[in-house]
Amino acid sequence: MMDPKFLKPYSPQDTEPKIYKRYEESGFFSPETCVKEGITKPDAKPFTIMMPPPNVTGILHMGHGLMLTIEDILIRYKRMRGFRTLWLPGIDHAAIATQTKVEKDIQKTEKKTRHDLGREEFLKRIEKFADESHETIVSQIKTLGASCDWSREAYTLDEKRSLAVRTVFKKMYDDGLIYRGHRVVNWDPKGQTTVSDDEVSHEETKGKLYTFRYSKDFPIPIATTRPETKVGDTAVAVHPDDARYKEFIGKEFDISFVGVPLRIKIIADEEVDTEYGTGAVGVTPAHSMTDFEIAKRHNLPLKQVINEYAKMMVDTSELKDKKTKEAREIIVEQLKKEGLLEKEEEITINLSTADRSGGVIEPLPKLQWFVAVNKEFARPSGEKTTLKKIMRAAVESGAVKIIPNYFDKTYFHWIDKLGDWCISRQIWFGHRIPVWYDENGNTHHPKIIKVLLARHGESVAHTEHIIAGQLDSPLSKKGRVEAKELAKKLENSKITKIISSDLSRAEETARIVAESCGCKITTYKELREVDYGSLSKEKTVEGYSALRRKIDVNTGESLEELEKRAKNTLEIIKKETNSTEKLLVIGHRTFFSILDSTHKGLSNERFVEEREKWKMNTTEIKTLFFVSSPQEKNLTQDPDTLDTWFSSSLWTFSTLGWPEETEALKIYHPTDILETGYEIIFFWVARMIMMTGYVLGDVPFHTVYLHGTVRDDKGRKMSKSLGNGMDPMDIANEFGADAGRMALVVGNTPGTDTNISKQKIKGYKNFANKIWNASRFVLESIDTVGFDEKAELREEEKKRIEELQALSEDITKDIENYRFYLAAEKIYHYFWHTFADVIIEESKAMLKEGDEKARKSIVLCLYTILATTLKLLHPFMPFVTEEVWGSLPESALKTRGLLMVEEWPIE
RNA sequence: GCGCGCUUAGCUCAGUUGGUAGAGCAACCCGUUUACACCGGGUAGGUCGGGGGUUCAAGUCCCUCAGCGCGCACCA
Repeated sequence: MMDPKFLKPYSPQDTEPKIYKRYEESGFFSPETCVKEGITKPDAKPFTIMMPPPNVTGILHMGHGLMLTIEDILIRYKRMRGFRTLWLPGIDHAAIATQTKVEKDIQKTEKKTRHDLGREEFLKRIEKFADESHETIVSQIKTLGASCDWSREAYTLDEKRSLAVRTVFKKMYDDGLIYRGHRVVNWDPKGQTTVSDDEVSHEETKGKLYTFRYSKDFPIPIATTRPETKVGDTAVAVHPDDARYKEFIGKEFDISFVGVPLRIKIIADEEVDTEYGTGAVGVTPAHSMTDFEIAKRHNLPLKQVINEYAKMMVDTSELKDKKTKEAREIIVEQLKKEGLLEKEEEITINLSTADRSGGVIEPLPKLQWFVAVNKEFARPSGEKTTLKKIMRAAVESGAVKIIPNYFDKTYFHWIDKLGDWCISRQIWFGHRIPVWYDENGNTHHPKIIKVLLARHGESVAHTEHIIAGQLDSPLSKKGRVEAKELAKKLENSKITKIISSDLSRAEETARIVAESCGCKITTYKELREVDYGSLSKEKTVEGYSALRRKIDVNTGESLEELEKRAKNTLEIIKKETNSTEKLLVIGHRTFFSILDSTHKGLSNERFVEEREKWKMNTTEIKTLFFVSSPQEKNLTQDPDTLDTWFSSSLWTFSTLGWPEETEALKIYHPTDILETGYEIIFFWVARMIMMTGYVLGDVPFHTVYLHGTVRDDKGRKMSKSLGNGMDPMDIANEFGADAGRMALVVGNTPGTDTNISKQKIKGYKNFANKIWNASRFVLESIDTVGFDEKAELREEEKKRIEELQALSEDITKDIENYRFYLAAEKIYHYFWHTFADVIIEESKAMLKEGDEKARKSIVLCLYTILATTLKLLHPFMPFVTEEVWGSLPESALKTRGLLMVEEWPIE
């Protein structure tokens, strides 16, 4: 019988949370569970999307809603098509944005600055904020129906990602691709940090161009928009062919400019435009990037006259400590008074501001860390390349395809102009630069150690299905064969040293391997298997791990003791690898899992859970990476942190466990699609391509799908000041997440901005109700006529099903070609205006008056169409379709129970 | 300055390899004989920004002009 819930209008509020909970309980968001449950074939092709991690700064906006919708459509579609589908979620620490937000909050509530709190306390506050923010964001993502694998959730600042960051930093440093240097950088006086070129916006504003002479006895007039910087001039550049100034080239003048003594050299440089201004440029090496370049070419001294607070550093009573703006006025006044000002013109100039803080950028000379994008380096193959070439080649070769493709040009254009990437920030929140300095200013780096782990071969106890633990059970015959196999596998690994558990099964294995690679063995009792106490010698139980049993029975080593032993072992391993040793560790499965958990920084409460996830076969080799801070005395770590995009740029592989050679990395990388907004193509997309190309010699993804900005119904950007923002949570509450998703995706073409209105969303809420009621009609018909799966279809019904088949193919093609806007519209249109308005309407008469055969045929046809359209609609509107699916007659539901893992209508 | 995109019905936008225009919303008229008023049936509405070209055929390709939006760069 039809569920009476259909007698009421559809209620997304009651349905959606319930369905999501069922999804989470099913475990089907995890591809591994799908394989285990027989939903996905073990050899199925993988399909992977790494979720662009939302910033931990606050709550989600409509743009996130769009991102989640498009990605969920792709993921659900691929899952239904039988792919091994992974959608990995995560959160970004968003260094500057988050720090600024928390700083403001603290300033507001406590009237304190971060310096009042101190680095440690301030970071604690940020972490607390980030934790809360994280919780909100996760629950919001769930509300929107995202079917992502929460068991793999990553954070750009967690232990694993931190290891990836430090590993890459060191590798790039060793390759000469990361360097520390004195450069004129974009300084944000408001945010008190440097920012990269990409974080600076240029805005046209009115300004003045002043033409003047430094002093009466100086022969060449110059023009500038920033007279206050001119007290830092060390040269005047003219074009080498400029007849007006030729005679002065090479001469030096000692003059006094507004009371400041200057030594100005006249130099010739091709870059000077004779047409502009006076054809002579006052060169200010310390406060202009181009002048800095000129100064380098001509070996000019650099004279800093503006400080970090955008205040003057010169020693005259009029100018000292004055803000740049005031200094400008003072200088212009003085020039006028002395009759040195020749001209004052109104022009438009570009004002550079920092994206995040809005502060006016002050170019300052600073010692910072950079990524060299033009420097040649050798790949492992010996081939020479540069980071820029890697970025360019990925798209040029078609290895990475950008949708829409016209963004290729924007991408290449950006690469052409790209300079070295300043990656150090003077903020506290983020990955601290992994470099230490000693008293003499020498740099020291953490050591990245790669250690191989291998299990002993099968033991006699194993053969007998007995828990061995710290019992001494020798290798079985099979175990010795396995040890030899392991030795073979390690032949090319250049092992120089083996440490092993002192239990005989491990030691025997170690000896066999040592013989083949000719290296020494040291045994440690710290490496022994877990002590299972009274459980030793007992039979193993399938699906009930010895570790869990040990806890349940409360016998043997406690988790605290295990944690302590694991920590000691990690120290031993570090010590054993302190030179150039390549270390192999032979030990035991469960203790290795505990070692791994401890290494990841997990608390001992998670040992059991992690052990049950931990898989390690005999002869399998795992890797363990360590980053150890330099041990020398009196070292100070660099106080700066890394640009947040540095960690983001490793996202596709750091999320899969790199630098460990994980199984997941082999299966899911390169990922398939990167779906994100076009505004971060440079910040993120390009840098992921660069870093992945550098680290893995591969692309991070084969397709980039760029979506546009979500705007209000008048096409305006949503903003706080306009008050036209929409909260996706409000939308979900008022209309349902399904309706919000449809409204976001219909009419949304890649790369183009979309407008959204409550009216549009309401239309799709009505559509959800339409689905509900059409389903009710079909279920009622089944109730009255009965459902015969094998009923013979009449020609009329056959034709309708064929038509739907054609539509299914059409929609499939649209999704495959990333035309979600078309697919969504087509299925919407078919459901409402063909299925409901025509097919159902026309069936009514026959259902009443037709003969048995006709009625049976019609009911089967209605059911088939409903089931098929629910499948086609599911990626777009997961909740309502799932809810209806659950009410279809049991006899009709073939297998899986959840629509989410049903098969797509097209093969 | 360089580059990119947009300009199609009142509004928001589709129109995939060229075959003489579509959707949603809004408007107007009619309808309540139970799946749904969160509804049904129907009507009206566009010389596809202007100009030129290629073609049997152009919203679709080429050139050009204009308006709007965006990105990058920048001469002090």
